[in-house]
Amino acid sequence: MARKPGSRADITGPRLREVALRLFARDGYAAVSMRQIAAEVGVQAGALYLYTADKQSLLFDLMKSHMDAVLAAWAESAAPEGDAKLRLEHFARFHIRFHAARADAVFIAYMEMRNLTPENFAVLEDLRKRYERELEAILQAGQAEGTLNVPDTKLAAMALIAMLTGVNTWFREGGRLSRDRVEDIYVDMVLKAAGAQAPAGSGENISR
Amino acid sequence: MARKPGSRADITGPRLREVALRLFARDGYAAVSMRQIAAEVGVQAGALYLYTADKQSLLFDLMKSHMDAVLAAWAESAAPEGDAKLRLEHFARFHIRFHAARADAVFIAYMEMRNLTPENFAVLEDLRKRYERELEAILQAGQAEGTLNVPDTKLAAMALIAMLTGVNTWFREGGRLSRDRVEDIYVDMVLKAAGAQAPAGSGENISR
DNA sequence: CTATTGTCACTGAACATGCGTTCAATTCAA
DNA sequence: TTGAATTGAACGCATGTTCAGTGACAATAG
Repeated sequence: MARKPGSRADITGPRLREVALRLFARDGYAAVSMRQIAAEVGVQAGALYLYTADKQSLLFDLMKSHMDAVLAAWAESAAPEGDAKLRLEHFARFHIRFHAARADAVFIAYMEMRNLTPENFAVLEDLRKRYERELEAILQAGQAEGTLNVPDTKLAAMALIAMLTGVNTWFREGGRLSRDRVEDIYVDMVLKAAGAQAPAGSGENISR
Repeated sequence: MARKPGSRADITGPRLREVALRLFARDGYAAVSMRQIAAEVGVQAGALYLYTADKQSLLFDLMKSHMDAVLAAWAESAAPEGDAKLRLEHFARFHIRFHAARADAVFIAYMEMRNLTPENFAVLEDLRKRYERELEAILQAGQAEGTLNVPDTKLAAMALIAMLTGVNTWFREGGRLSRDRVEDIYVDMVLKAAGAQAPAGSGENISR
């Protein structure tokens, strides 16, 4: 046998990426073999090398695509007119929603950094920092305005992102809390942690 | 050659665990071979099997020892008399200090869960949840007292721990901020996120 | 203080298996 | 009929683990 019936490059290519994303997220880059990926794609291992230079590039492409998508989506998301507190809420909601919709990619982006070559690592770290700086800029503006109060904007940015990204480690659709409810609670905690004054009328508790 | 001069079981055993902890943390469980570990211990790979049944047990033992140590240290740490807000601060400081002192073990405990067999996974998840419940109990008490204000104690416990543990991903001794300063800032954010009223006299900012 | 013994700690080779990757051959789609 | 998509075998190497063999040490005997 050689070429298979129904084989098409514009199908196998994307499928490779889908499968690799899912398997890397589930079992980890090092624990997934090219033969496993090929089996799920429905192809022999050799055929994968028509679509990726090697395993490392496959990982890097997945991670870079994800980070590019995050930054692009953030840039396109309509930043609300208003004070930094409003923009912080916008950021928190954006972050939770975007990341909830791509749990696998997020997981890989956080877990597999150490499996990148130094060059690839540097590229992705730069993108990650760029995203962090978006949040930091909001915190700085809030500090200047007086609508937020954080002792150290750099540190707070990392702390808040760690908290927000943590949602992904436990949230599963259909659990005790709805996705919207979880989002509201996290937003509430983020705003409080950043020293925002309680919004008018929200009182001491948020309810739904 | 056979037995080496100066060889002693009470030295090689602990060394194996030290080396494995460091290498697993640096490169990941799957990426570290028994031969690599053996080389750093200063021994041939076969000798490791005098000290561990297999690679999986080695990982599990390291992770379980860590979680046992966390829970034991927390149980022994003198819980302060006082309201939940005070106890939350105590928890936050305990967590940051204990985890900062064992960065490698913490990293492994978070990253390598998926490399455990289902049975070992269950054991460790149980220990992790036990620790989470310690924090949750404080939050519940605070909610009842009125000294804290969290919309959902279970969720808040996970969120706060994610934030606190995030310190380990970036903090390095000798950086821009001292360990104590970082601790203070995180404690400030944790208390705020949990809806604690500002401590008398602390005003809007913490300074040092 | 020396000789002898037994066990302890370790070596080094071997085993079967799996890995990432390459490539000539082959078959299907256009 | 041509070129694209894929196979399947092969490469060299690394993996976790086992085990017979052996040198080094501790305890004992003389």
